[in-house]
Amino acid sequence: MERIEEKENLELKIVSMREGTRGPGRPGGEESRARILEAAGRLFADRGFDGVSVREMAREAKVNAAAINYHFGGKEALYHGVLKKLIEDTEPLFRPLIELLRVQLDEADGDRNALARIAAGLIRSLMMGILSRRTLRWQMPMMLREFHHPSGEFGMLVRDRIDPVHDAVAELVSVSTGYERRAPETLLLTANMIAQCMAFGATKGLILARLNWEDYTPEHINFIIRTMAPRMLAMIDLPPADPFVGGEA
Amino acid sequence: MERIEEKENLELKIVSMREGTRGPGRPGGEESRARILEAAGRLFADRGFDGVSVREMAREAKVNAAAINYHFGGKEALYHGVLKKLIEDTEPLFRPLIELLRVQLDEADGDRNALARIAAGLIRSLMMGILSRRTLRWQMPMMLREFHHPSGEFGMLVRDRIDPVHDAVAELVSVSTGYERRAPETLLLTANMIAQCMAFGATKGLILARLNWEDYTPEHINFIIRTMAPRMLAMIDLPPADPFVGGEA
DNA sequence: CCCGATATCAAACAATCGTTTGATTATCTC
DNA sequence: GAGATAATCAAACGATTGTTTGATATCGGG
Repeated sequence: MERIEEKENLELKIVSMREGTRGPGRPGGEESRARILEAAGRLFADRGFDGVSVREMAREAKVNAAAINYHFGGKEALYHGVLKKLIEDTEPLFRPLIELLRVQLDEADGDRNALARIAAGLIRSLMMGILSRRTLRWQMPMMLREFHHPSGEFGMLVRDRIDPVHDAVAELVSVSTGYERRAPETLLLTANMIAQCMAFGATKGLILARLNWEDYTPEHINFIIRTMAPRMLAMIDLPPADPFVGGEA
Repeated sequence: MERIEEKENLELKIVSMREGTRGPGRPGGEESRARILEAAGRLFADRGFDGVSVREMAREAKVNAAAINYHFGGKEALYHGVLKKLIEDTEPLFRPLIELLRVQLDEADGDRNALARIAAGLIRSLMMGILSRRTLRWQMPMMLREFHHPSGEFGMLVRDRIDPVHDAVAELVSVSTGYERRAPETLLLTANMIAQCMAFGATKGLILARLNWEDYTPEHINFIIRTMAPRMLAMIDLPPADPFVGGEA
């Protein structure tokens, strides 16, 4: 009960007391909270909300099962916390991407070859971030899971994480195709471009089975990008981006 | 009291199911089996294996919970049965599609305009089958679920249902792009083409949120196809298919 | 040193899970 | 009509679910 109220006043507490030092009492709470979030994120992403038990997450986080209800207030609230952490964790990946895209679009000033280079770079960055396991381990699978099976928290995810990315990419799509920025064609094409970047992560099992691959290696990821990027450019009426994503350099 | 009511119900049941009697013993087993498969498919597709309980499926199918273990042998075996039924149910949709594609490809004989018309028709058929709820209610969401979260039965699904479709589409992609039929580029592009057809079904929640739509209407579906199809043709080096999927007919 | 606050844990909670059992009902064949 | 067979159901099984409780441990400030 008290936990929930404190959650609402979290910002006030952080402001009012120095970073790292908490009130009196037994220490270690923040570390446990972090371990729970990490384990829960990993397991939720892998098996979904119903696929994991509170006890298993507690075991993985090396805490007592009751600690989850103590720190979060319940399984659903923990899921909410995991999604909030996901949004924070993906900030360093997406924010620079968005800002760079905005700057580049401004500099390009309609030059189609420049637009092609920008789009190619964006596609590469997105696919790398999505397909490479080293950048974000469970966050990307978790986002994909929410995409395909939206939970009650899907709205928050769309508003805080997806909308900004889509809006930025929509700008590129609009300039490239000539559609109005808010035209349904623009939104549809934008969603499709991003979906294509994610598709090879989302349908990984199928790709591995069809291509007879063991797992995605860096070479495989590069091959996917090299093969797909020029054709994705063609989808939004852009010429091939010669220096960046060539055919057979 | 209870006895009388029960008797009335039983007599009604007896009257209403008077067909398909085979062998000695109490009849109605086949009908119950079918009801269980329908309810289980619908619920599994919607909430996943762990998201549904045996008792809920039994309630939806109007049978006792023990009937599921009687007819299938357990929850996992029921899931297997649902996937087997899915493969059968989708046969009438995919087999004609595959055979028509083979014949058309033979007739086209490399003519790129003909290839474009074939591809456009294929894309339309696939998207219609995937997006329109009237054709297959739970089978498509179920397939999408297996795509994104493969279960132990995923191998069977790939072998019996996905492989044939992919092989046929790969033929089209190969002829259109010039890649070898078994080249990784062909397989990748094929998977991507099909994934794009499914994407608007798989990420429906996101699309509705971004486009500010209530739900997919026939007009929406047509708009998606009209917008996406020509650009998907461009991805595999085909010209726009004038008479079929025009810009603004 | 003690007190309030924070954190952790073992134990128990009621509810639900998938499955099994045993009895009963309904239909066939002989 | 008797026996065999197939189907259905209520009840109960043990295990596991998410959550609560009460006791205990560990800190900072008085």
